[in-house]
Amino acid sequence: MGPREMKKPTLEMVAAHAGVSRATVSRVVNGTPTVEPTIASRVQRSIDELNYVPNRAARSLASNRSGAIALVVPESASKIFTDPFFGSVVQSIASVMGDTDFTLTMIIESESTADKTRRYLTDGNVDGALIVSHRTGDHSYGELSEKVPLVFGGRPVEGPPGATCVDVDNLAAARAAVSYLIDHGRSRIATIAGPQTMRPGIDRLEGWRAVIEEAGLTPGPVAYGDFTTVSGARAARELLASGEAFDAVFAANDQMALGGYPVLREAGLRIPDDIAVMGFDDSPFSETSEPPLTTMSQPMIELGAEMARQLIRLIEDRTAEPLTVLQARLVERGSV
Amino acid sequence: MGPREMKKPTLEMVAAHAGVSRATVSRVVNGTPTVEPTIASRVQRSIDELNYVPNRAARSLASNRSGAIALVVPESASKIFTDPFFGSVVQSIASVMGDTDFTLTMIIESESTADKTRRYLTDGNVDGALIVSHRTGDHSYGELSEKVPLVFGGRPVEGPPGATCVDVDNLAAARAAVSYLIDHGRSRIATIAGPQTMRPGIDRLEGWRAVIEEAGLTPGPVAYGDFTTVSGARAARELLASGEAFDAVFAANDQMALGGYPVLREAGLRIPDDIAVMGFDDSPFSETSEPPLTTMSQPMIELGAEMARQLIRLIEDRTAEPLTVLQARLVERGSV
DNA sequence: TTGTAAGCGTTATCAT
DNA sequence: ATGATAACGCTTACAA
Repeated sequence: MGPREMKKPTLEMVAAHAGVSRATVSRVVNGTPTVEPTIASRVQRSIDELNYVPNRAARSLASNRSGAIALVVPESASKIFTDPFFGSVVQSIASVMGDTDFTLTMIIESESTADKTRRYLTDGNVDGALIVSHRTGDHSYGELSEKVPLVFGGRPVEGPPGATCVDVDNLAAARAAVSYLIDHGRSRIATIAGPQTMRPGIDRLEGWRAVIEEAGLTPGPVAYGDFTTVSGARAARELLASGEAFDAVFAANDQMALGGYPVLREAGLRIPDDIAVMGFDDSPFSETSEPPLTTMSQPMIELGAEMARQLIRLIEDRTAEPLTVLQARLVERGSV
Repeated sequence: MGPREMKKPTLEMVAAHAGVSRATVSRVVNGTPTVEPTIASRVQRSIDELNYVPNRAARSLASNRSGAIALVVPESASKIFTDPFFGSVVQSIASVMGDTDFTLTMIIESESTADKTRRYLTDGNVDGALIVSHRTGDHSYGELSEKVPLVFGGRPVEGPPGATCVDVDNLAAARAAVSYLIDHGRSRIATIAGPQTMRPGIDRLEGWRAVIEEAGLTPGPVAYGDFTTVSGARAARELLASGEAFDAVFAANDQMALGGYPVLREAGLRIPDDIAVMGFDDSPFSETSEPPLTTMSQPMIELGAEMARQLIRLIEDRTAEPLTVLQARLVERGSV
């Protein structure tokens, strides 16, 4: 601190200090290439010396750009709470944004605030938005895509036509999972599927079916759950009750797979000796279970980063990949 | 959409429409009480009719307030990822903010961006900030408290003197946990403590010690972990190896408690018959373990909400409780 | 290449 | 109680 209490420096003060016009300082600050290097560096020196930082509000008002990006996540209290998926994606996004000049505004959307959110997004408060969603076919944002740059991701889905999406290839991942089971000598593979109202649920079941068919195997029984542990247990019981034989079960997520553990064991089946269990998500639970669960790991960090990148491209270049598909990775542990 | 493409309405347009000055419209928008009801309602009608929404940037520039609040969370990739604690708190904060006119700006802080963050906070980009931290004694924000309203929370700690903090009463929670063990007939209680560099680690150990002392019991052995599952397993082995007898173990968090499960079992001890196990945190893991873990649940939603409330008070009234302490709740499950 | 000057949409200070 | 009228700090045609 100098002896005098110095006010926050403005662009004007920098201009004076450097002996140029405000316009020139503005150009330097914004990296306009048409500034003579000599002058540019002189201005830069003044900026550093005065410790100048542009005023966001003023800049935004004058340029009609906010410098902000919204991150919209569904409320689903339990989801964010329980789901490391969101946490990772959000963190990744925040991390990427931290390296840019954009500010990340977080919006938790509940049904009651849907309208408010839409307004917020279209009223020019942000330069673009990232929608990370669980629900499928949520076209409520469809029209928005035309008014403000939007990138859908997370576990999206039927992005509105024309929208930009980043998604994990659930179909391929499910195929890889089931193929792995087959490669490890299993031939009657049952599945605990997810809700068929959600894309991941649909795709993972489809992948299971496709691989089995292509391998010429007889499909094992199918039971449905809602991605919760208890629903997994229930589904496992249904599988057992079906009377059909099976030597492996592919669950659409780890929680359901793990929910099945105790009921399988109670039925006298040893994992993986008598029955192989394959999960999906690589949740924290999968590491500490007994036995540790072999599962498909989704590239969540990559997902978030890619979403951020696409949105920035969309904002700055008005262009982006309509669809980016990321591949999951198989994590071998002890349940197969 | 009307036939004419209508531009986004400005305060000026509303003024014209209502036949008053811009100043008056501004007053109505901001709820200034000195406006004649007749006029106020006329203006309000115009606002509704034109669908007017104030421009944040302009407002911010003119008022020198940003209408934004920063949420600063430590990077610790794994932390946010694994830790439902953060997720809940963050969600709760976002939820409360959603009901105000404040915007929530999320900042993930890594060591390399510490300076950038501090600058961001002090450069008038936000009206205040919420610091949710794991580390103890992080006084790097201490000075900041004088330049911008700050509220510390999460699992904070030694908030810089004079700062506003919201915390969970770990000491009381630990006491409650151990008392419960005693009430359920246990008399030799061991503990798997957390790092003594972190406030929660310190307080939970202290609570354990205090209750045992007051009850006139002989303390069981103590082992230390770092809040991870593996460290819990290791600590459990140490406890067993100590040769000291014990019929219960109080772990400073669920993960460590659960890490101890298998080693206790391998030692031929049944839970809770031979040994009671008490966790802390009420993590998702605690529900699905075998047996389900009895644990202390922290009021994370309340924590986030309270942080948000205090910060808003601080911003709007320049006043807030220096320290708000929230109580944890015991969740009875099957391990005691 | 650089400077001039007119906004950008509010708020806030004075008068009235 | 309401209305002029300066700011607020920056961007951006348009001139030079």
